[in-house]
Amino acid sequence: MTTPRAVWRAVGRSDDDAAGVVVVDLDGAGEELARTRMAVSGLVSLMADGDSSGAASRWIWNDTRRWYPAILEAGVDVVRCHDLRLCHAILRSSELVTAPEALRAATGWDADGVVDAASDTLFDFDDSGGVPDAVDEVVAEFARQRSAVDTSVAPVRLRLLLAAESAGALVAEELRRAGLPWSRAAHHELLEATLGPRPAEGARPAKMAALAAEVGAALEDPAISIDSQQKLLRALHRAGVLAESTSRWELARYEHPAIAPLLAYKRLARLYTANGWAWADEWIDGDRFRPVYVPAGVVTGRWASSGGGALQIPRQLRHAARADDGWVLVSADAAQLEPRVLAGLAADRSLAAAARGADLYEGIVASGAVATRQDAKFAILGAMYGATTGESGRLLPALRRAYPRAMNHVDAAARRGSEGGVVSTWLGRTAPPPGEGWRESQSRASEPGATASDQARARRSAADRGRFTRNFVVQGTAAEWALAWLADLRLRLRGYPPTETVAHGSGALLGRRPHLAFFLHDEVIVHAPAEHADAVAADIRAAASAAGRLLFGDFPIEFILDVRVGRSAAKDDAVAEDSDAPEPGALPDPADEGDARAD
DNA sequence: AAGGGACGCGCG
DNA sequence: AAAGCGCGCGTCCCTT
Repeated sequence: MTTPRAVWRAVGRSDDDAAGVVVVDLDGAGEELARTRMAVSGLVSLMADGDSSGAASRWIWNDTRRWYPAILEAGVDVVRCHDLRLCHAILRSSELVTAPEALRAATGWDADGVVDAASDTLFDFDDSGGVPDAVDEVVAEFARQRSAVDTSVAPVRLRLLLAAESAGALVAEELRRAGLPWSRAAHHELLEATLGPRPAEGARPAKMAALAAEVGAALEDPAISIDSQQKLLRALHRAGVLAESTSRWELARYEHPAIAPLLAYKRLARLYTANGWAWADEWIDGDRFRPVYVPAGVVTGRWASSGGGALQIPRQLRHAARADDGWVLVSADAAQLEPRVLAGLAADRSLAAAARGADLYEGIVASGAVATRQDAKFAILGAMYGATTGESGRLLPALRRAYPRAMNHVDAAARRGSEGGVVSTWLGRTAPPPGEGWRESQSRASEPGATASDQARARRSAADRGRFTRNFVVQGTAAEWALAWLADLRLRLRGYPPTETVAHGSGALLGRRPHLAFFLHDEVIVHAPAEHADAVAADIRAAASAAGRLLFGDFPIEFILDVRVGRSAAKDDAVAEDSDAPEPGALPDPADEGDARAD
């Protein structure tokens, strides 16, 4: 008989000493084996020590955001963890959990407390808004979660989901620490070529001012307030442009000399206000862009971001993401991730067959379901988003005939949602139930005195919710695939030997190796020494295959990646290893943007 | 003066 | 040309 190996270690704050950290060793059944008090330096060296199973442990803690930044600062990265806050959120509402009562009754774990991102000291134990961190509560919550998983209807799936979610929590902090390598010079060159020189405080960039004057002249309103939708709309009406809004796609329908400069102005204004000099001053830290990632910040399980607009970096600005000297950026995005996920989710072998080639939409055309690639694309998007009208809606019957399993899956999710029910992703993340207002509006519509507008409102909100749940199962499962991809890739990259030695924030000298630098729903960017570029590209592909197998086992659905290697992360910079030439100043024609994405 | 809603637009 | 899902953020403008 051997003693059970203590591979679970709970980390929490010591009750009797605010400057202490307690590590509790648990066996596989969650029984407490030993309890050790140690200072942070001890915790860090234990984590780094593979011989005493520190590196092999799965560390359990209340909130990755609370502990991990300081551990990274000390020069150690954790291999695996269990993030109680994120896992609690999944388990308390998962349909697959049959006994959620204990979790729901546990106090404090639903707090969506904001951890001060600027504070990276481990000894800052200000509890305001955070989840509990006393070690007894950490251990108790872990026990509740294990029990909830063990008694669930699908423990294997939930364990996978919790592991992936927790790995994502580690990745989010590592990404924030590493940052995306960013060339301020390239960024400023783009801004100057597009907008003109940086204007004085309060002034418009020269090219914006010129376009505004052009619009004013064309509308015979030289003092036009071009940034005010209401005033602009009135001026347009006076000039005979009877648009209902000032949105780009609507204005584009009108023929008037003011339209072209106005649309050009809007594009420039967007760049100036969202990603101009002020944005760079605030968000570019030396030569890194460090967005704040928020794992599970979206109900579907996708990540959100807070500050910096990490989810909105315009495509032309990616030229400014620039690898360090001797390094490259390996960028990869999953082609048509959501329809491929839908094929796996619904076990639709016909759709999986269409996905076998690099282009799923061409595969659908080849199957004879629709006539053109564009038709296939709009039909699929309509199926996943719940289109009812227009070309997209018209194509759905053909899609239903060709791929009944996939279509039944999303149609059933929509039906459940519109009836007030909940739906779940493949691994068991469950959509929130409808709110009080939604239920009231539904019941009001079925009462005797209901007016026509009561009924219309209820029908509309039922349909709205149906589209939400329809999309939830696909978007949420795609987010699970992406987490599994990230988690697997992260471990592969940890396997590279550290190469060059660089000064670390703590004063230590640390090796650097290939690392994740950016993540956005279905794409990753890895920053790697140039000599490892090909190996890293292969790792990214291997991780995608592994993620597919983790979720869907032997089901024959392929996850195809578009992988590029370059100094910059721009999609048209692949293989341009030595291209330091400034980009042409002109922005791409927005009319082309709809087709710029591969999916 | 501060805050929230509407709008518009960037991303997937 | 299609307009259906999920986000964050800057601006204007109205309310408190």
